[in-house]
Amino acid sequence: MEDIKYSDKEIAIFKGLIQLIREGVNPYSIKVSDIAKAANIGKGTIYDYFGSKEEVISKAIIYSVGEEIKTITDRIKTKESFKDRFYEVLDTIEKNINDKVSILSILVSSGGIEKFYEFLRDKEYTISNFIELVHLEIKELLDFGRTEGIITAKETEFHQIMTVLGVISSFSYYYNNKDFHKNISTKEAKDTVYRILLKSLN
Amino acid sequence: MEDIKYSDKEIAIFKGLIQLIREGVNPYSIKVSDIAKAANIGKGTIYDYFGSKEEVISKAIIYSVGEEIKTITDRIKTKESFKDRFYEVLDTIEKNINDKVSILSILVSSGGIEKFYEFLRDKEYTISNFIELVHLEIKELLDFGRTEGIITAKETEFHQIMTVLGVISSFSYYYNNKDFHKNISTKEAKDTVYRILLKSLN
Amino acid sequence: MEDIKYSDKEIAIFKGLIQLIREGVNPYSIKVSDIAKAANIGKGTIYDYFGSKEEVISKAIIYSVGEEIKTITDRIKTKESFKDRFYEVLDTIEKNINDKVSILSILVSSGGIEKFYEFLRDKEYTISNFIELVHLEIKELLDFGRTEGIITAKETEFHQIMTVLGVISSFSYYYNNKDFHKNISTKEAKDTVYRILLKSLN
Amino acid sequence: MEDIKYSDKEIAIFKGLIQLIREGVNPYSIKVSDIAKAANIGKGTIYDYFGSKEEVISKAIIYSVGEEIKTITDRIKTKESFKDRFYEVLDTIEKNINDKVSILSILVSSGGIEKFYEFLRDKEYTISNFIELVHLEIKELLDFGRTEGIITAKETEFHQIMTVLGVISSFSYYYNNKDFHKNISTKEAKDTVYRILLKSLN
DNA sequence: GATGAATGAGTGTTCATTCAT
DNA sequence: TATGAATGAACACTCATTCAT
Repeated sequence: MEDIKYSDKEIAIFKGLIQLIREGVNPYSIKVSDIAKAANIGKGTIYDYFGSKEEVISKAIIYSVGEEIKTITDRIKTKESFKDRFYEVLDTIEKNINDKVSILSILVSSGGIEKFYEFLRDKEYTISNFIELVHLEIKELLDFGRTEGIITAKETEFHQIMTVLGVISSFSYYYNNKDFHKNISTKEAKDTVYRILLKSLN
Repeated sequence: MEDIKYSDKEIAIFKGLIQLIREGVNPYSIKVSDIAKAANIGKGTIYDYFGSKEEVISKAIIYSVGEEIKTITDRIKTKESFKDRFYEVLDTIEKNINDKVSILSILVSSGGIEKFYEFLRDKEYTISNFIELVHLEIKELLDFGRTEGIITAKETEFHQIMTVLGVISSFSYYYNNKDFHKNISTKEAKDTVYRILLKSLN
Repeated sequence: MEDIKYSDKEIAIFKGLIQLIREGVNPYSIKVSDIAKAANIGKGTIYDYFGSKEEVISKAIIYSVGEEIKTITDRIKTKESFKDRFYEVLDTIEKNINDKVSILSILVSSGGIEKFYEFLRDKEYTISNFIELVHLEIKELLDFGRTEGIITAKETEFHQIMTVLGVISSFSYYYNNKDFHKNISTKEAKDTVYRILLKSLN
Repeated sequence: MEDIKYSDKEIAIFKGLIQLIREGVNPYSIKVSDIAKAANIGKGTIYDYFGSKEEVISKAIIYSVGEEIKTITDRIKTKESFKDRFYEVLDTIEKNINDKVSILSILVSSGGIEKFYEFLRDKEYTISNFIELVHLEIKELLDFGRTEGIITAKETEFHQIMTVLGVISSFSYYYNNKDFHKNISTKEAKDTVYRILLKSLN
């Protein structure tokens, strides 16, 4: 996955747009004038840097997800134990769950995002690269757990990865539908998925 | 969850529209004329039954998901063992994974669908009801497993539900990203998530 | 030259547009909304009948020139002598000289009109057909003169056609630049070019 | 007709623009950035010398036509006989016929050019001056013919001018529509119009 | 002087919605 | 009841013009 370099202006446009989406605006109803306003620039300037509205939004999503992965990776690295690292992931989900431009949304969207943003189907801007990155991170996390002696069973790598992705998904599902689990605190939910994780890996 | 009754014409409109989406058309680019054409009726007729394009699409999604749940429920009921029932769920996912109007897409979309179809936020058309239905189904499945003696551990109900949702999610993730798991057959993936399920529930 | 059939609505659009151009509006500054207003219809309706603004204007020009040729032909036919017919042509030029959509403008524009309306370069809408029609008319006029015994010399057909086109052009030049010929009345100009015509053809 | 003096930069802008038009670009689709690129200067520089795009194009046309007249006049002067001079005019038309900025296009466009470039209607930039110049040239040509004894008849000056303009027009018409006169060579066409000229003037 | 990045007014085109038939 | 022709509000995109450097 190569890092595409963007100019300051392009990044400013991305940031304004991402902000808009974070605020809950339906990405499909965003107007070019909204993007311009959010970035505090003229409408025409957008077209000096991008070929179409579609392109701005697509690239902004890619950019945002890339940034988010960097952030998560960095944050995880500050933790010293397998458990702390895993909880750090859950914490991050908790913070970003409402963020429609989050890596999580991308991962769990069942390939849906490409359906909506046809631009993302192009090789150059593919989100497939992110899947790979996430895989690498999960593998590193698992190595950490094995080194620590927390993961002992000789399950296949695939089994382990599926377990991690599964518990992450179910936690985010919980968080998205808290109303159905009013008697379960977030702390309990985290502990529960961690318990599932350990049982599956041992 | 009350069952809303639709007229034949309304259902015809839904079916044409759902068909369109299943064919891969970006729901956001569907025009009223497309819906009319797909349903083989005049454009104006749509407005005799619905108040807006938004409403047609939203209700069609609700309708489609409801139908899908009925189908899955019926199919599961034909199986006699816990394992067969669980595998039936995986089989269904396999068949519907590319279906953007599937219950799975709704469940895992992290609340995304409402972001896109504001209409779905209205109480009357809420998809929350489906979450409840799915919960009930999962509970029934778990009862089945306990009765059969396959689930023995005294984990909390929440733990069990989270496990089931987690493995379903990870399987659908696998299926969506098969390219990253070329050496894993679908059969192996199913066996793997079933193994995770058993380990977590025992 | 086949006659393209247009619907009433299309013709209404043409007429409004032609009217606009006749009023002196620069065709290149005409807006779709102007065309719609002139035809007393909604802007969108234009696009139900034509694919683009360019197409409307191009087809309107073709239509208008075709109609004009029909009119001139009919008017000429009402005259019984060679001289009367020729003067009828001059009279028509006099009336249409300010008309930017006139056949004359097309003929003398040195192929310019296609430069401006790229659409007119397409075979289907070519104005070449008109050149042919005009040729036929000129030939008929010359036959008439010969029958009458007014044209006696055995000049080539090409010589005769060039003469007719030449005097028509010079008369229209005169009429366009009357300011340079303040002492020459239109009657005198007509008589002069008729005299040139006779000298060249005899 | 006074000669307007232009700076080197202004002339460079004119030349680039004229070149563009000669290459067949629709004058109405030329962008300021195109003009700047063609002149190899910055876009802003154009506005240091002209008030608007309209002004650049209008003045460039005026300039170009003026230059062309100078060229023709000079070339004609190199010829010693009436016939040679007249044929020189035809030769020039032959060379410039495809040139949309040519004096010929202006003269025969039935006042059309002003319709398109409103700026040209202003007194200061009027093309009327050119009409006068052309008249003078034609008169000089006619004097030459009389002196030589080739023009003998006592036709009015108006008759003579109309004749010259007529044959020039018909020749340019021939050249523009060569496809309709495939069996007539350019040489024959020239001879034909010269013959018409002589018949009318004698 | 010269530039070109930035602007936003302006316009072609689309399409949800209406309503006469 | 059903239709689809007609509409015009809405919006993506362009490009003449400006102005800070």
